[in-house]
Amino acid sequence: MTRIAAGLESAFARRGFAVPSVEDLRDAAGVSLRTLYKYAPSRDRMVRIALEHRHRRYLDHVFSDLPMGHEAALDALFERIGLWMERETSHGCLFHAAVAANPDNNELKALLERHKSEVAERAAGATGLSGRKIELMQVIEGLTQSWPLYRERATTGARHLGAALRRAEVPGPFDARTSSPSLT
Amino acid sequence: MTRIAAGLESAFARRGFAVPSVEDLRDAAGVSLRTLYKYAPSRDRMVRIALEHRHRRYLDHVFSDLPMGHEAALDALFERIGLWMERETSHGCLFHAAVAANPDNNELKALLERHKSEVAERAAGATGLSGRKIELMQVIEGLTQSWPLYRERATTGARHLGAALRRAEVPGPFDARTSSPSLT
DNA sequence: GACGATGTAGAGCGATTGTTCTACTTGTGC
DNA sequence: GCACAAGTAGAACAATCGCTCTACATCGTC
Repeated sequence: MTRIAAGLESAFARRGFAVPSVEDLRDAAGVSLRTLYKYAPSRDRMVRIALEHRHRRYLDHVFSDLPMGHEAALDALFERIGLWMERETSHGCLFHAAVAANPDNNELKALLERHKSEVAERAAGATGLSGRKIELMQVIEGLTQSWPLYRERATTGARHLGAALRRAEVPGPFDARTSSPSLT
Repeated sequence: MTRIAAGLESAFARRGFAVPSVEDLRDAAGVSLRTLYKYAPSRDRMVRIALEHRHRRYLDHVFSDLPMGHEAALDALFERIGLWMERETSHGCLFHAAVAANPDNNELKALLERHKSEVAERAAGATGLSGRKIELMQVIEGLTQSWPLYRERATTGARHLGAALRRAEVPGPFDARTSSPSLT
């Protein structure tokens, strides 16, 4: 079952949500058409199963064993996301892609929102930026979406933005040296 | 011709790139199938024509008559993008959506890159953030992509990030208000 | 007022789609 | 050794797709 989900995920990640036919998906899942339809009774369900699988893998990859310190966690977060982009996808966020391909599918929208809000929650918690959750999430989205164009420079850029955000978070004329003084 | 392009653009924006059939697109364009195929000899071309039209409209909406001052231009930029999101689309960037729906179409990728690089160029020029073009672009992407979830708060968040970026751009206790002295 | 370019309306084409169904094989517990 | 659940391979289905084509209407220009 998770093998099926993994196959579906990689097929959609590689070829998008519009192109692959159910027979393509069957090949990617490595099972027969009948078994595929048993676990995913429609193509829509195949999409959802793939996204749920990706959601779990993404959270694992990005958030497991982050450094404890807020500053280190922030840097590591962007590093991990950059690595994810490099390894797992050549374009932007798969959840946005799924919704964009099928804008009036409400189940997909719900999946997207659940994914994003969980990422936001955990990112804010790990970096101590709970008061700037929206801005943090925007940096993450910016990194994810701009990675195909800028590659590693996107990771560096996100780190700069993250550092600037941290500095803005705890303002004051004499900041106690805590964070990064100058932009990598 | 531009009426056809406008119709195609709005059809793809409303329903995504996978769903609408050529007959749907014909209805949206308001011409006959034959005329449609005369100006757009394949469905792929219809997509490209729609994107080119959107590119022009986006640049017009976002960059025409921006305030002269760098700081005011930065704020106005985010304001305009937020307004664009509210009026023109309920989900993220249409160019990313097109590429995501059809990841191995190289013409689409080229169109996406051209669009983004022109936006980056003009945004950096108008705001005096040429030395932080990647970061600025990431804030724009973050705003665009997170708008469906956060609505107006996304605009506010982008403004915060923009302000933090400006502050980081001209460091030092007494900044002489110029532009980017350090860190190309 | 005739003419060619340009438009509309819509039937028709082969190919492909998502989904279902039949017929056969395999593994496991009693 | 046998029944039963769960698998494979792939034929078959109606529906829909992108695209082409025919037949007819409308227009501006000489």
